[in-house]
Amino acid sequence: MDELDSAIVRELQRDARQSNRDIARKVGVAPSTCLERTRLLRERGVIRGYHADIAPAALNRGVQALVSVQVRPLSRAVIDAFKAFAHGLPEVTAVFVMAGNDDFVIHVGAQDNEHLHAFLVDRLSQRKEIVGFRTSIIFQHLAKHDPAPLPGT
Amino acid sequence: MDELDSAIVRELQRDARQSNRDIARKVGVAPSTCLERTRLLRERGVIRGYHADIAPAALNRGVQALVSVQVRPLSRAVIDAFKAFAHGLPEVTAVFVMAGNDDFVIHVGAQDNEHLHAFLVDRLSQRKEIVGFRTSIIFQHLAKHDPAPLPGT
DNA sequence: GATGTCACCGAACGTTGTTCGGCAGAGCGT
DNA sequence: ACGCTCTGCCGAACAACGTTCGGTGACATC
Repeated sequence: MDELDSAIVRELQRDARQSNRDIARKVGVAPSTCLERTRLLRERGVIRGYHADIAPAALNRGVQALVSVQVRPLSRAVIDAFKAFAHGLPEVTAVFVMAGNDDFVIHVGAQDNEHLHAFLVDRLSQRKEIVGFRTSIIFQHLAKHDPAPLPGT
Repeated sequence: MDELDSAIVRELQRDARQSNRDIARKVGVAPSTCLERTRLLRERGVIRGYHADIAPAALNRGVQALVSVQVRPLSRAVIDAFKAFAHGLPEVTAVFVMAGNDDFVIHVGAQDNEHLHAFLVDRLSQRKEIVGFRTSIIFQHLAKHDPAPLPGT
């Protein structure tokens, strides 16, 4: 993970669909070198994938929420089961397994408030391991798609 | 946003770096048609960008947390200012503006617990508009990078 | 039934991805 | 110092690709 790798990663974070030649030119190496570096970054698991960022409304997810969930008992079996359940629901776009008051925070998207409510009542609250959950509507979601590497120690 | 558009979007969510010809073959149209559709999806704002998904540890973000923040007064000026402030911090990877008890939830990544603590104490708690915040460590973060479109009404 | 419109196709051309042989420099043991 | 190996990089070559453009068929309108 030297300076060249970082520069390639930065470019791919910024725009994952630009050509290898463009990236090579920007970071100052030959296309073949850049391609090999990219392949290695992928192989080493530094690059986990390339994904299009889609407007939520286009996927019928105009309303988004964060749902904090507490489950009991706090056994591995229950936690893993709920995690898999939540991740499998189509409305769920992310599952956070947490330390602290809440055991999970799940990021949910639905067409409108009505569908969100239906999801909470019909899907989520059916699970018997849930002892409580709290839903907060998201007004805005500023995501940083190209987070810079933090300085090491 | 017909069936063909959805299929193209699905492929680009799954792997944004596959060739236009591959996508065209998978969705069953000519490459030129696929390219034109993709261009229009981009132009209409359905596709917002293409980004590489990078392992947090490679960016010195081995420890992640969600921080719930309350600010006062709840004026537009204060909200916008804090939002811009939070989004500008390098440790912050996402800012959620919320309805409910918390005004913001910010997604933070740091090298380790010590750096996370330093961030909270030195950066966040400096802001005078903050009247309280609560930090929860993230154990796991299962993200769905290819959320399916939800059925419309 | 003639006309206009629209989405799609397929061919063509310049550009790109990908592979491979070779070269230069670093590190190392003698 | 010398030769050796290893590693990372380069540049050329060929197959594959992106991108443009004229043409074609389907469909709606009048």
